[in-house]
Amino acid sequence: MDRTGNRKGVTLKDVAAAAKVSRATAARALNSYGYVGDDTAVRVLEVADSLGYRANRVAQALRRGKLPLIGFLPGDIQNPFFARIAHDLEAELRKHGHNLVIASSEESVAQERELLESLRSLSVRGFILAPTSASDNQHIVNLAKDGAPIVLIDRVAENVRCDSVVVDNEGGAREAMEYLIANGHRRIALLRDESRIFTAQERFAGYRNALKAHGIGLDESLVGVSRSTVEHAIEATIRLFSRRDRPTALFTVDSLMTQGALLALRSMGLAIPRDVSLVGFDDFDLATFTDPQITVVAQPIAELGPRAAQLLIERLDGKKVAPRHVRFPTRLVVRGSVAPVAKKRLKG
Amino acid sequence: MDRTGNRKGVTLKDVAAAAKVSRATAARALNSYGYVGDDTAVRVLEVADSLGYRANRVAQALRRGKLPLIGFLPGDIQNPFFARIAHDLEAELRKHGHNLVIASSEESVAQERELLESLRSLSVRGFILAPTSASDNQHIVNLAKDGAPIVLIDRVAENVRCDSVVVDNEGGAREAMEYLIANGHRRIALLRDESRIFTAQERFAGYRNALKAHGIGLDESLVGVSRSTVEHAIEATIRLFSRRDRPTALFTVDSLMTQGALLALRSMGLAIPRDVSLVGFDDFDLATFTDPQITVVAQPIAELGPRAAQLLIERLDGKKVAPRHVRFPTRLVVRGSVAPVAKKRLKG
DNA sequence: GCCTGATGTGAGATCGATCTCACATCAGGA
DNA sequence: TCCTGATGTGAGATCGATCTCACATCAGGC
Repeated sequence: MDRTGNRKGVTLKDVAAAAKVSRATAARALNSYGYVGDDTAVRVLEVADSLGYRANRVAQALRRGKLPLIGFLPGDIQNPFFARIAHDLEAELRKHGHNLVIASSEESVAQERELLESLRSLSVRGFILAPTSASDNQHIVNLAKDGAPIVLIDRVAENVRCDSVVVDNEGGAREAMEYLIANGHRRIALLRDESRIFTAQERFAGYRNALKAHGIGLDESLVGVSRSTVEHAIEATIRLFSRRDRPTALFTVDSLMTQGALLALRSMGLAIPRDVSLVGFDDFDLATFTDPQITVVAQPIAELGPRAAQLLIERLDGKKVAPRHVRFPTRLVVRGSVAPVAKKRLKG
Repeated sequence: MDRTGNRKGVTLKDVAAAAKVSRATAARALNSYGYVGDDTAVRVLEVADSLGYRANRVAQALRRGKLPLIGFLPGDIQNPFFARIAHDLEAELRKHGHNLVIASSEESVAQERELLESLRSLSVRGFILAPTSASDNQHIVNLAKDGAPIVLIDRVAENVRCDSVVVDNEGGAREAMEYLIANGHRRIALLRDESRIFTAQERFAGYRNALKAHGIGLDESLVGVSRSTVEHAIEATIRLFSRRDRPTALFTVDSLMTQGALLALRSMGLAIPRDVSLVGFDDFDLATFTDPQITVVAQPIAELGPRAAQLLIERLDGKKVAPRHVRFPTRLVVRGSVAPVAKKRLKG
């Protein structure tokens, strides 16, 4: 009653029998190792081919200890940033015979922990992950201690000894802020995601450092926290700008938030950049379509995935070196969403 | 020399030994089946817990024949449409203890075939795929014949007996066209992806049928073909509109193309809807941000993934019924990107 | 007191590929 | 001719979990 999908039958044993050799010899012929007579080898290969034999990767994995799988745990696969990385990772890893198992942590530490456990028991060969918390990560520390190959991407986790690929979040954010400040802005709002997230911390640091460098006090009420989705960002933006002395500028920490901010500001009847100047972290396709076009801090996103894949592959190949930490620079792409602050609002 | 990542040691044998029972008894206690003494069961559970035992899913899979993995082959994971579906599938399947292996066919039949083979030898339990070709699909037919659980999503493949979840592409496209025609448009361009893709065929059919119903001849030169990326769509749009008697309206078959068209039209200095009216298939976040807001054919995207997952789970649970074909209706969301055609351009 | 069936438990087989080891066979050197 | 090493091949173990079967033990019914 359970012959559902078992027509996949051809095993090494079948091939061996049909070629009238032992399983050992068949295996030798198929994987070309050890001694095998030429005639025998050819015969086995022919038989295997005619029978449509394909090695069972699960059995191989049991023997070898690992499946040719790599686990990818992005914060959210729906974020175009991670979708792009997933795509690049998959393409790159495929070249090396690995498949990608994607499991989104949805920015929950508990879920991340659970998924990691689950993938571990699946014997995946390595992990590429964007830790949902920079500090609450004993599970990642343990994973690394157990020798699992890990590459952190987009975000770093404290105390975890492993390779990482990130961008210069602090510098990028600072550059964006410098630009706003140079345009006379003082009341600059920040829309960021939860503070346990590494990038949120670094970008917030850039925000703070830029303010400090210019002697501008940090006003906590100008910092909005939101989940990284368009919907949440809309609400958060409305909250930030529903006050009398509203900010003259807004810096958003990722493209989904930027889009949410865009929608929120328009719904509030605030024009960009006349009423509010805007700079977003992470570029997006329609940034050049909007009117005005949106000024952003662009990340070299096309390089992140491939580099992470490469680092992981090297580890899988046994490379033993100290953890490598790759940090790509960002680039401020000035478009039209920032205007000098209206003079009348400057005090003093 | 190979003790890289093998600290994962605790096996059933270890637990059994520590609890002073046989592997069989330990297994019974852990999986609660058969007869096990109460004391024994408790002891085994405690020991397993203290040792941090976690069943090796690969070994289980070898025994059972299948890994708790589902293969998902979208046309392109970077397309927000598929990214959303991937997210929903993953969340749904996780509830049933399955992980999702994502392998993007990148709209290549050869790659699709290869990935399918690769996932097959991985003994994944089922497949959810968006066939890259409606007709060139012997590999999928074979897969289905071999009894592999398959659910087609977004696209159907000819001659494949399996469940499917799609939307009413013809109807949606026709409705969009009817709307454009009702606004006086006659020279309506279509930007679609390659014709082997099921949705392209159906949406093209809707385009054709609407024209026919209104006695408007099909002008092949108004049909642009492009890969489904913003970049390719930009080029294709420019080609479509770089002619003297340019179309008065454009219908794009997916959101990436709509965005590409938006960028292309703006770069050509064509205003929407003054110079060109636009309707896109598939809604997107910024459709309400642009000025004017973009009229689209919305798909019930939130329902696609969960439904597909549900159908697949039922199959995995052994449900034996004829293939079920779910088709969701679409909805024309009228916003501001369509205007009545300028009178002067009407002839007669 | 003997038999039957319920209850517990363990030995060993199994899934499929791979690897170790032992055993052939054969050629060439001493 | 005998020995040695290169060459081929197969039997069986192994990876870890699970399942079948056989074997205990014990209670209650006759």
